[in-house]
Amino acid sequence: MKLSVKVDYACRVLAQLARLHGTEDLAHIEELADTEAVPANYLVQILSELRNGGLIVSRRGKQGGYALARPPEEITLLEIVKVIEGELLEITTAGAGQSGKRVAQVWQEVRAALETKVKSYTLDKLVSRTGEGMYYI
Amino acid sequence: MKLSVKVDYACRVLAQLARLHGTEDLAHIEELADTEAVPANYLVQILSELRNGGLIVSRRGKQGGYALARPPEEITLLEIVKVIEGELLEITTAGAGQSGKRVAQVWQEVRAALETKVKSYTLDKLVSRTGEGMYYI
DNA sequence: GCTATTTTAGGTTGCCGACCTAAGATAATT
DNA sequence: AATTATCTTAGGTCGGCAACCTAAAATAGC
Repeated sequence: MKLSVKVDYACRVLAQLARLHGTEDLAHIEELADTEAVPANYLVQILSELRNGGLIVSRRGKQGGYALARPPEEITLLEIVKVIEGELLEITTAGAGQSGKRVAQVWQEVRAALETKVKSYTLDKLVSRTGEGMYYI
Repeated sequence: MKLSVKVDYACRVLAQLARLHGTEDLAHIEELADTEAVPANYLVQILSELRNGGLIVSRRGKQGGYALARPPEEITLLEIVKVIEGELLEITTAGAGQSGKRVAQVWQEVRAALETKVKSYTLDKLVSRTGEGMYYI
């Protein structure tokens, strides 16, 4: 069970967009791809999905680009995962076998706890602390 | 991000072995495969990994079979996952890009919380409640 | 209207891992 | 020795992730 690269890319790019939030600037694909080390051609797909999911807005043509659709405090990690992957923790088997039902039930309890935790993180928490690119004078 | 079929199989089979714990009976592959609806040829591999991981013991030859290595209360879901898959939540990217470090840090906090939750479930909790195959007289 | 710039939409490829099958090797009991 | 079981390992298929590429649509500025 691993976190997909795609979700990681999405989180990084959204964090970057959160930094620009409040300004009038729109971020371009090339900029985002560069500063967050995401393949530009792949980023195109990710941004498209984020847009269809209602997390970001876009403008075409010259001086076009991307921006958050809502304030960073209102976008949770859970939303990002659901837009990109669908379910946070997908239980595949439909309770087959003698112990199937009970096992599935337990894992659904785990999922509930996991969703609560992931929902507690919002985009602003991804940019608040000092990270790389933060300079001390 | 989804729960693998393999882990689900392992949980079901171990739950079945937990039911037999305390008796002298050893479970055979065919029985386990049948009652838990797991492909027999695949189950062989899973049991082998569980054995190498120290969760079950086996005996070869006539009257051979499988049994839990420890009481059900001492085997957690987390152990099962780690034996079968390695890491419960694998963080792939090594913090690349400007926001990479912080994003990775957040997901590691999520993993810590998830591990605590998964560790709280033990094998006996998989057989305690009434499920399928439980008959009321 | 024309051009440059940017997003939008789709198709395609390479590749790896999950899942499963199969079959020979090994061990223990009778 | 024969039987019954586990052990090991070598494959084989399938789907999805990651990435790339091309053409189309929209918008700003001239």
